[in-house]
Amino acid sequence: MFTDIVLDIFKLSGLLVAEGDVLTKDVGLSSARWKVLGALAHSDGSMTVPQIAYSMGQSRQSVQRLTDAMEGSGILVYQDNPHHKKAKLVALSEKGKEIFELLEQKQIPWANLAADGLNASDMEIALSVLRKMIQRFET
Amino acid sequence: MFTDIVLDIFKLSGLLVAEGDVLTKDVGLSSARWKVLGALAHSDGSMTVPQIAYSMGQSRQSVQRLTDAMEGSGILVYQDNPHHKKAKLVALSEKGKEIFELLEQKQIPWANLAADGLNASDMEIALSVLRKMIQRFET
DNA sequence: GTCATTATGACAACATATTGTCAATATGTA
DNA sequence: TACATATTGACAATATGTTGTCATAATGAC
Repeated sequence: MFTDIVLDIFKLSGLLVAEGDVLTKDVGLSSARWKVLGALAHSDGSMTVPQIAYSMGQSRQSVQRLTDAMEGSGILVYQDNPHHKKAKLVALSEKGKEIFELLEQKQIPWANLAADGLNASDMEIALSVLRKMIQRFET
Repeated sequence: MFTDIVLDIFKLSGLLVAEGDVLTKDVGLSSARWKVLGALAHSDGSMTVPQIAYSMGQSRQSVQRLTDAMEGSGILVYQDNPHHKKAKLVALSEKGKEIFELLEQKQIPWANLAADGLNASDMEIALSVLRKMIQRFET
């Protein structure tokens, strides 16, 4: 059963990336870049690249490339980090905040539609299982 | 909450790919290629490339490239499809079967360790939620 | 303070995945 | 059958992600 869950996570991940790409197309983003915005919004505003990568379960290099591109297009800004000379803090620009809020407005009805018919307590249980699995594989 | 589930699925997918890459390294495979073997094993032995792609929630072109590479390394074989002149049937070669069984032997203890401490009925509920989400996004 | 170890950004090579296009093959409908 | 439509493989461009290496900065042990 655990293996079935793993396979379904792979499959869902692919399907959800496709969904996210559609939702973000209008604003010139992608699922991958949206996830970076989400990670930053989930934190207290700014994180270093390695912190974002850890929170996303990805390599720091892949996130670095995304943030560099998004900084180049004015969605993110690099801020000096008082605690570290090399590791800049990544934060949303004004433009980034606007785009993120736009996406949230599109995402809410999408999530409601997608979650329709799913039992809330079942979803809570599913979430707790996913969280435990993440803990198990996080370094 | 639905959004949290989505973000955790993305994160877990990344972590699980890394796990799979470690497990498959010895036999010269990768998570991506292992998933193709798994899809074939789950079916009745042979499927066309588009069928595999659909079952994996991915584009047929990405799967085509994987199967071409795996056919080249002797893990898969293309068989004539009596129902279709262009769309060959993809099947595991003897070598592919051996490797897949090897991987299963490595995967079983891994899954048991990873699932340790997870409540079985919770896992069933989680699986049902994932299945419903897949149905929602499958074309 | 010194020195070994670790963390970080830059860069590159490669694997994986999506999208798009085109020609050949199927399929469904009149 | 004939024809419009859909499916499929081949090919290419691009985005995403991992791994590896190197130089610089930070950290911890002494």
